[in-house]
Amino acid sequence: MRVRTTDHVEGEVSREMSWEPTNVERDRLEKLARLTELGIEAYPPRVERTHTAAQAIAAFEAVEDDPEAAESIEVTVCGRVRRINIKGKVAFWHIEDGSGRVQLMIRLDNVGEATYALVQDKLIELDDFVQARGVMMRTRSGEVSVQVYELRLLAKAVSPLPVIKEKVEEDGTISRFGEFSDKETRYRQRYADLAVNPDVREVFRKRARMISALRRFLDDEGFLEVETPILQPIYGGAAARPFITHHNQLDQDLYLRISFELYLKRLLVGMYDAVYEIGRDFRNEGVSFKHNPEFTQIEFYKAYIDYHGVMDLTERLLAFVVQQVTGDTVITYQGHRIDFRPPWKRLTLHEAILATTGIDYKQHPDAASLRAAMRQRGYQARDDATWGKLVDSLLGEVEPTLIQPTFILDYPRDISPFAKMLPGDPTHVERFEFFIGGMEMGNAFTELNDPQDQEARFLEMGRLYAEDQDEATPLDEDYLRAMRYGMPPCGGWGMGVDRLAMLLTDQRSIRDVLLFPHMRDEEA
RNA sequence: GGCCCCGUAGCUCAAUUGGCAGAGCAGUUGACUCUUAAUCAAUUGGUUGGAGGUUCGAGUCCUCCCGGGGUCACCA
Repeated sequence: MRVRTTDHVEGEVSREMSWEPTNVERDRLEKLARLTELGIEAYPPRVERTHTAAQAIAAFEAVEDDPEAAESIEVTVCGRVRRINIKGKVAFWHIEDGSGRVQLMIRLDNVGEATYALVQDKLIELDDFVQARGVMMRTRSGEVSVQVYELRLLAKAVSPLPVIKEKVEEDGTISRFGEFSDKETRYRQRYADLAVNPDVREVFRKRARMISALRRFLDDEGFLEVETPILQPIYGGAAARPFITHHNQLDQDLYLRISFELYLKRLLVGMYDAVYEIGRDFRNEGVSFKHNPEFTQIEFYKAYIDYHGVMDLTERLLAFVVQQVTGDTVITYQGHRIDFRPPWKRLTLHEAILATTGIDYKQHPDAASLRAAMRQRGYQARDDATWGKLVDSLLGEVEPTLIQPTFILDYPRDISPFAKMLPGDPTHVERFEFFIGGMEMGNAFTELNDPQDQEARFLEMGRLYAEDQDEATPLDEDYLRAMRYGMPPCGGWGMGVDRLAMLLTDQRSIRDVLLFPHMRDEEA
């Protein structure tokens, strides 16, 4: 009994649609109509499953030496059809679920003519989801398979996934024939990317393990995980342009947060000794291989430690996370062997810049002098940059050279409005950034807890950035009010979670560790 | 935002100095009851990202636009 194309399906296909199907999609829609005509539900609500693909294979292999026991392993498996080989009156399929793949051997004699017609005529085809009941067996050529007695369609795929064929080599490695590599389509249709590229799925599993390990470490260290507002009446804690939004009913402009800093420190006033938050920050700036408009940040604040204590925590935290995710404290990133074992290299910003650029910025204590020195050595220096900004741009020359985990410490005061002054040096503060793989990973300081000094810094920043209103650091009066109640001495720390994910998964672009990276509108 | 590169079938890619838009995979039809990148035979499929221009003739050259990648600027 064969199911053949009939005329009446035309009406089904030509009904009003919001999209333009390709020829292959038209073909699949016709098959969908024919299934409906046969009384077969293409999207049934109920499913049965006794084994994952991996469990079915394991259950068989465990008892394979005993023929009677092996024949009695009955399973119902579900998954997406990934390979079809119809060989006359027997068909071999591979179906895939979250655990992996298992082969189905579907024989006309075992499933009956009606079901086999669906297989032979490919009314059920590549990329559809199916449920199969049968007994486990090993084929003559050696593959553990399900000898199928019942086959059901679970979900019809109207659009075909990109075609990638796989071959398992003798040594167990997998060769792929065909690929889905167009970056734009992969990012825009991440679901298709994940469906056909298992290594992409693995990247995001690693990312999840990484975030889980970050939490575990901080929880075990006695930190309290908290959540603070994303919609904020005043943004702050970093120098970045914010996204602005509006609450209609309250008629109130709000900003999407650019950091968690100021809210987390309020909590230390409230007598939590140690808090952290993992969440999304939003910065209205350019996108690049290491910048996305929204990105995941982790920050912690701990009372009764200074930035030396924070460096110690950083080394232990990162070594732990890398160990948890990869099983080792050494990773390979873009061909570089990177070792996270403490202690990491520590050098002052002044030393680092002097060593890389030959510029001793302490010999140039004002913007004009430093700018001249930079230009003399061939570095760009903007006319409108402050002295602190110029120093920071020199750090940009150092950054790519910092492959091994490195702390760079003691930053200019005027680009660090929330850090405590370095004793004996009013021009510098107790702040460090740490770098790995040539990227800035995070930022930390001995937190400023003197409300009058903090107020002065806010006012100073307002003056320094007056010309660039976009980046002005607004004065947060409520934050100052909190600080006036008394804030314990504390160390604070923040890290770009996406960038750590890049390191641990050896990805060169932040877009490859974001499931749905930001893209422009698809159509004008 | 500046500069450079790219955009051809569902996917991956060809197309000579500007000269008939092609291949593999998938799809369709047929053969095959232990295959596995199955194989064999036949076959469908295109507004070459979009709009203009040059030319007898444009995938190819020019201009603009859209999208992507890279890089610089920006990003405490």
